[in-house]
Amino acid sequence: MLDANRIRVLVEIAHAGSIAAAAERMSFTAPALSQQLAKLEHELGCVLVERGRGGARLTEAGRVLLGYGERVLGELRDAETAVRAIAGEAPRRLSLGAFASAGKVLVPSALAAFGQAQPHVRLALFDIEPPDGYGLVASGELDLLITHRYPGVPLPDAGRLHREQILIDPLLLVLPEGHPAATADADPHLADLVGEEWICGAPGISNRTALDSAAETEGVHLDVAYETRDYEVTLALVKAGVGIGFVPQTILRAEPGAGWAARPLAGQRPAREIYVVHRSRPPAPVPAMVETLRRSARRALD
Amino acid sequence: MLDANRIRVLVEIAHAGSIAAAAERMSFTAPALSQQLAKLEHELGCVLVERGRGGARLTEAGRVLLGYGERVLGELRDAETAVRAIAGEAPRRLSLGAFASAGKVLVPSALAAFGQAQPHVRLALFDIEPPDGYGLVASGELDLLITHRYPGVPLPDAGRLHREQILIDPLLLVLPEGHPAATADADPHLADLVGEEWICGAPGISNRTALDSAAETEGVHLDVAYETRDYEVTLALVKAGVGIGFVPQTILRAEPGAGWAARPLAGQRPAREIYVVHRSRPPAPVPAMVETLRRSARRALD
DNA sequence: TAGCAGGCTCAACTTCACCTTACGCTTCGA
DNA sequence: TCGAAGCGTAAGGTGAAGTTGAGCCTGCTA
Repeated sequence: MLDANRIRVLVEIAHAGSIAAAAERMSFTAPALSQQLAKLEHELGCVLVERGRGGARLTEAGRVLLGYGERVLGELRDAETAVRAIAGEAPRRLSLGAFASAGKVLVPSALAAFGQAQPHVRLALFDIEPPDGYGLVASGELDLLITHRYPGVPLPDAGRLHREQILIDPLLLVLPEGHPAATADADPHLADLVGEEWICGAPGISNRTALDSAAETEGVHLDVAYETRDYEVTLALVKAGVGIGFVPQTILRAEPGAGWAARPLAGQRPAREIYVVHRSRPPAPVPAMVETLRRSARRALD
Repeated sequence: MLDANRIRVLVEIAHAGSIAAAAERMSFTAPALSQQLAKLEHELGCVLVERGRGGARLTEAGRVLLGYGERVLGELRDAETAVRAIAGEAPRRLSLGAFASAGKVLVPSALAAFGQAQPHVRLALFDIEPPDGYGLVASGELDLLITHRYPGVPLPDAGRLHREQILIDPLLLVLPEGHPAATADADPHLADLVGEEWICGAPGISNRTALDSAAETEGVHLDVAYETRDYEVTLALVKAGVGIGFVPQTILRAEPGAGWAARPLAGQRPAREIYVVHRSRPPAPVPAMVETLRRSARRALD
């Protein structure tokens, strides 16, 4: 039978990106992990990790084993909390991963409400940018993940994890106050905004993919002049009149409404979908937190 | 994190029924398992196993951990075979659990066909009487389980295992040749057979539960004069004229038809349902074997 | 009531697997 | 050409795990 500790070594190496970094996280030295990994590879008769300058990357066999290994570690963690729960010991920690803008808008109110309802549970919050984080949930490093999908971006395979949509967050066009499109009678089309300087994430960032796919649908090309993935920066730039952007409605709700105007796009109604992801039989505080997040999500749009 | 080897100790103890028997199976001595189990219990702060004369029984906490532990072990096994499959190493063994009468009728033809199609796969066959065997599948000790449900007997919770019905096997009344009910124009009711001496399993055996629940439905009481769970014995006794019984149609198909007569029961049409159970992502030969069994099941009734 | 057998546990000893330290190799960038 | 980052190998100490042997409890039996 494969050794669970060696599996854990593989999982940590995969998550950390290198043997040295994984050793650091596990409070071991690099040779220890190197030896364990070598034994695992020898036992299986195949290479699991490609070593190279700048870290370690998994081979196909390594990725397959990673998937199983994450589930094994998750089951082991859940087993422990489940048994302790039977013995009357309530879980005292819940770790939550969220993307940056959820961490600023959706999560704080939920955390506050949850902290009041269950003051004995310590909350650990991690910044996880989609599409990452599924493996961390599977392996139990995270109990709950808040992730999103922008239009044009595929949703990752959830494996045996449970995924639930908690919010559809419309993407609104944000313009400087006084911009012609802000005051026009009809909602603007993308085609009306081709000459603008756009503020958006760099290529590969979800909102950029969404903007590009919306533009492609309309058959136009947009000029992204300022690249930032931070919606607060986007809004500041819009207020400064340097360009226009696409911003989720929940972000705008939390922002003082001076210096900018928001309008829906005519035709397409792009929106980002927000999901929570957790294991199928999560530890006790997770369902409560999910319910809190659902409520928080409902309030985020009203 | 819980130690997977200690979890394995618990699972083996649960399956074997005692520390000594589990030690035997694992090729360890009893004190070794005792110590590992004690450490596991100490680590979790609760008793997992009630020790007593005649073996060991799990506590509630132990049963919960058993469920998780079986999944962990199953994942570890499947991980190994999946990685080896990528490395081009085909699995060479498939272990199959089946209840006795399936082992005599349904399985042999399937095993023969499978052995011809995949001669390199060694088959290991185990006698597992329902409702047992689910844990063995989960932990990977079995790759495939053939189990059944008789009317009136609840189907166990399959957890995360995949269960598929492959056959509905009608239960027919079996009478000595020349018995009045065998030659009557209409199918007999149970009420017509109250005075008979029945041949059936002991209380608690599935077919006895089925017979009792059928009798209860009709509001009659039947007299079981001969207790045997073996349908070949049942048939021999019927041929000898000492009583009547209920036998699945597939069993009768495989039996030379002299000395007895079979008829369906009027009103109720009791049947045993036959299922295959395996893990959700089973090793490679399992789907092929399931397909072989499906075909074998279809032929068993025609 | 004593003896016995099955099953679990305790204590001392031994072994071996794992981790650490120290050193060497390779690659990339300054 | 040097240095830094990352990985591998070798040698050595330590602790955990398994074995042996003895003891305890419980239920059966003579």
